[in-house]
Amino acid sequence: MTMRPADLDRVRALPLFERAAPEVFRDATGGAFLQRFPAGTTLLMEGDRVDFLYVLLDGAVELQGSWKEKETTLALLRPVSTFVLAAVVLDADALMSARTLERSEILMLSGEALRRTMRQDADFSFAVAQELSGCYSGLVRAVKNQKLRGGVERLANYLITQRVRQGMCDPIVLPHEKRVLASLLGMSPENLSRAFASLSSYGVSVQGAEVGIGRPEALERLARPHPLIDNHMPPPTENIGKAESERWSSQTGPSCGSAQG
Amino acid sequence: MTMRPADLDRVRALPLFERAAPEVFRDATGGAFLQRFPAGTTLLMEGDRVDFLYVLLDGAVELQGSWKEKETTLALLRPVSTFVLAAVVLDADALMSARTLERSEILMLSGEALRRTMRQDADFSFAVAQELSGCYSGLVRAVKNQKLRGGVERLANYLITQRVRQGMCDPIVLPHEKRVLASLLGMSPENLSRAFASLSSYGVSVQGAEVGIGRPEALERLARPHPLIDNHMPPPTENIGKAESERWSSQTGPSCGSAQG
DNA sequence: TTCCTTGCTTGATATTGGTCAAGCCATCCA
DNA sequence: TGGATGGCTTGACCAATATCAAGCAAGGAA
Repeated sequence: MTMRPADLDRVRALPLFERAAPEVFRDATGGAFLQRFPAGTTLLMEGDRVDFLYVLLDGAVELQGSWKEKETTLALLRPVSTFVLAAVVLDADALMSARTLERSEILMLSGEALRRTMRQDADFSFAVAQELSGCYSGLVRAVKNQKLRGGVERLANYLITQRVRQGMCDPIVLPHEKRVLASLLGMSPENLSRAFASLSSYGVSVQGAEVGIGRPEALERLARPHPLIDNHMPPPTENIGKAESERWSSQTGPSCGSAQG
Repeated sequence: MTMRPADLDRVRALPLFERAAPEVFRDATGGAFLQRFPAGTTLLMEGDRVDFLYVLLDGAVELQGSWKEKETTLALLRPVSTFVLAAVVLDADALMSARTLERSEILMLSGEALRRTMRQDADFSFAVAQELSGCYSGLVRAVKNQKLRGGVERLANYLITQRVRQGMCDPIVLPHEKRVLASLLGMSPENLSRAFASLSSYGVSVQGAEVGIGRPEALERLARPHPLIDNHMPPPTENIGKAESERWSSQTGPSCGSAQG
């Protein structure tokens, strides 16, 4: 259950802690512990009290919301990502469930310790506020994506985003099961299939998880990606937190799949 | 252009400043100015650099996003509300446009001064983080509302929320034009009409802006409001900020229209 | 008043997306 | 190797929503 030094470094590199003084980092991570979960584990249910800030170090987790036996995916996370920060800051209940999609390594930081550290260190509080602002912006993008675009357009933009993130390679490889992707994009799995099929006339070819982008220009003409909806974060050279990524997007250009995944 | 003392008190009462020390409040509001705008004024365009935190003191403003000559309403604000806080914290571009729906009085606080104050005062930074967490939670609710419910269900829940906010009175009065409400609920104005019509079998009767809730139980059975989607904030006794309202919701019970309006 | 304008409603129709059912094709396991 | 399983796809159908067009009603201006 103890952390490897390398894991600690990866947490240290999060934008949340990047500029924190050593003692601040020590306070904030005091009592933290690392835990391994098999695929399909529910880490947190909607409505549960949130006692920890979660840091995904390895694997994949899905954040989902539900109503009346319907479920929808709100975000798909890959390392290194934090989640449920807002609930921790408010010391409130979770608004979404979290479950692992693969075997995952997750660091759990005491919410209590984080709040205490925030009250003691203005710079750390500021970093938290920045991270929250980034998360907020990401959600604004998601709402615009959902309300302004149709299913095929959302898929097209998702593919363009993935292409950017995977370093403009071709084919790209879908990082998650199609049914999960469908839920993220707000459509049924059947409809996702049909959406892929209808993109074939724009050069898109699907072979399992591999998706060929035959004619990127044609796809872009359909997708019309926009910097204020899609966050075309630069390829993953270093870990970039939500706040960083949002600040980047405000300076530079184009865009990418609204919902991270 | 100068502020009335009463206005200053109302800003002081915002959760953002409620617990701030006098000198912190002075620093944060240094160089602030009050401005009056006629109805229909665009305060901020998507993509504009954000230099101020806006505080709506009187009137009404709409936050909207757009793509490909389509527009959608992301939030409807009534006094006293702040907006574009996230962009101010990140010193980034606005992701949404803001326009007045009525003649409005708006206080503009220097973003620069706010960030400086945050870095100097941990408690203030913490308050900003709490407010941002509340805004974030509100957006999570909005996404769930949009992705999990159909149009009629969104309208039904909106009406129930309004009933709670307006002190369980009957009839309630719609606080905005129906076309704006339609955009907030993510449907066409025509469809909003039909949605109202289809609610008549649940006791809902419309007379201009007045909406009678004939059989609340029947409407609730259809709407199935849920505390993790709808924020049934208690009636407006005092000004309650987003963070407060979210903390309230985590302790107490039922729920209300996800998107504020 | 009378004429506009504007917001709202209603009907007809088209498009989009969801549901149900069947079938395919891998993978995993016995 | 056979047989299950799970994920994906496809087709047929149905429900939800958008769009287009017309008409209505209230409010403002001449």
